Amino acid sequence: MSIQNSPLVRKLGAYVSLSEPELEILAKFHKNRRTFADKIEMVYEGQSSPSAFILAKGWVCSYKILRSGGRQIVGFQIPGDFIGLRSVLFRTADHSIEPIQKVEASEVKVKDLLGAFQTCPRLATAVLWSASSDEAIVVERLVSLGRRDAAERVAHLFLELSARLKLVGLASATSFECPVSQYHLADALGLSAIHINRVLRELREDGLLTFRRGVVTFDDLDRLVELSGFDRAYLDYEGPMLN
Amino acid sequence: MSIQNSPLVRKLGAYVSLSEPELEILAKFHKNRRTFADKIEMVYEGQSSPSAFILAKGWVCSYKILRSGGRQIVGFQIPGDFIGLRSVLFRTADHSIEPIQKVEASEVKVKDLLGAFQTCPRLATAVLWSASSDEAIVVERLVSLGRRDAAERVAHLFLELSARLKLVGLASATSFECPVSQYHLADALGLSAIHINRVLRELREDGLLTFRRGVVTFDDLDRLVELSGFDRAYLDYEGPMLN
DNA sequence: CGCTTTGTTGAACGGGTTCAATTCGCGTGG
DNA sequence: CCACGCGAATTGAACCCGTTCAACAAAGCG
Repeated sequence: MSIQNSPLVRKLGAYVSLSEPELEILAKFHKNRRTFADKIEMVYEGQSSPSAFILAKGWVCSYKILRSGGRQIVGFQIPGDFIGLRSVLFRTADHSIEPIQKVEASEVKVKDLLGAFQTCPRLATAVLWSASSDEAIVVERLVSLGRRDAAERVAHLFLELSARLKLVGLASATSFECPVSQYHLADALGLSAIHINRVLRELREDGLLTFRRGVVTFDDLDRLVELSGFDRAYLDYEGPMLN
Repeated sequence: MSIQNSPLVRKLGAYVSLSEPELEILAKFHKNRRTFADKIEMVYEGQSSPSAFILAKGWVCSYKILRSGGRQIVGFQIPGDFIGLRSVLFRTADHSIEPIQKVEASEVKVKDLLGAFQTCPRLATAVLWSASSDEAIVVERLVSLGRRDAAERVAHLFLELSARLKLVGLASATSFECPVSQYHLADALGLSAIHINRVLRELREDGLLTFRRGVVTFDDLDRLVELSGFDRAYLDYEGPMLN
C-alpha cells in the first residue's frame, strides 16, 4: 500500500492537507512494522515510557482495570488510529491496550514525534485535530454510559464504529466486520455480557440490526439512528480544514 | 495578576517550559476579557464558528442534551482551563457550555490560535498536552459511569476536582469551594438528583466527606481514596516534560 | 475429538429511578 | 421586618432496568 493510501494519511489528510515533507515523515513512522498476537497486552497500565503505535491492521481495545476486578473498555481502535499517544506524552501509561485479534502496528518514538512537531508544525496541528476527534468519541460514549439505556448504547456504538470504519474504507453502508465478543461490548458499554446478549436478541427480533459471527448488519438504519440519537454529522469531515 | 501567575500559564508551564515570545502570545490571549452570567449558554450545541475561551474566574460546565430531555454533563471547567477548543477546531460546537456562576473568560480566535502554533510549535505541543490531560479526565469519568457505583462516583469526582483546583491554587488539602448543585452532580455522574442526595447523606454520616452550602470538606481522605479507587498520580505533574 | 471460549436462557435479587410531597435557604418586595 | 416566591435539598414508597447466579448449548481450535 502506498503511503498516500495508508489509513493514517487518509485520516490526517482529512484535517490538514499534507505536503511532501510531511508525507515523508509519516512514511518514516510507518517503518518498524510489528505484529502482535491477540489477548497479549501491547501496553499495560502503569508502564513507564510506553510506546505509541499507529495501527495498520486489526482491532485493539484500550481499557482500565478496577481494583474490584471489573474492566472498563475506553475505546476500540481500528486501522489508521493512533494508539497510546496520551500515555507517551505523560511518560506513563494510564490504561492498558490489548489486541482483539492479531494486529500489525508501527511503533512511534516520543522523540521522533516531538521532533517532527518542531520541523512540521502543521503535523502537530493535524495530530491535535486527530486527538480532538478521539476525545469527541470518548465524550459521546460518556453520554451513552450516563444517559442512554442498554439498547441505545449498543445501537450507538455500532453506528459509531460503522462511521469510523467507512472513513478508512472498511465498512459498507449497512454492514461491517466486527471482531469483538459480547464480553467486549459489555465492558465497553458498562453492562453485563448477559444483558448484552438479551439486547442483541431484541435488536435482531425488532429488525434493527444483526450481530453474528463477527459481522454487524444494519437491518433498519433509519430506525437505529432514531433509537440511539446518533448524530450523523459527528464523524463526518468535508475535506481538510487547514489548507 | 501578572501573566506568569495566571492559571493558564501555570498549567501549560507544567507541561512545557515557556520562553518569552511564548509568554507574550499567551498574554495576548488574555486580552478580550469578558463576563458571563450564570445559566446563560456561552456556546450551544450545533453553533457554527463558536469561540474558544480561557477561563479566568468561576466555574462552567460543558454538556450535551439528549432528545429524551436528559442532560449529560461532560465536565466542569475551572480557572485556567481551555473551553471549547475541540468545538473551535471542528468549526461546529458538539456540546453546550454554561456558566455555573458568574464567570470571566478571555475569548480566543481560531485563527490566532492556529497562527500561534505556526510561530511557536512548542505552544502547539503544550496545547496538545493540555488537551490530552483533559481527555484523561474524561476517560476517568467514563470509568466511573461504566463501572463504579453511586458513592464511588461522587467520591471520585470530588477528589478529581480537588486535585485540579490544587494545581491552580484554589483548594486546600481537605476542603474547597464547589459551586455546583446536586442537580449538576446528578447530570455529571449519570444519576438522579434524588439519589445524589441520599449518597451525600451516607458519605456524610459515614464520616467520609461533607458537601454543604457550596463547600466540600474531606473528613477522611484516605478512606475516600480507598473507596473510589482514585489514582493519586493521575493529575500530578512533576515539572515540565519538555524543556 | 476434547477442551476452552463464546453465546444463550431462566429466575431471583438489588441499586437506582420515578413520582409525590415536604422543608430549607434566601433574595425580593410590600 | 415579615410575607411571599422560588430554586435547591430531603425524605418516603413503589417500581424497573440491569445484575447475579446457575446451567447449558454452540462454536472455534489445537
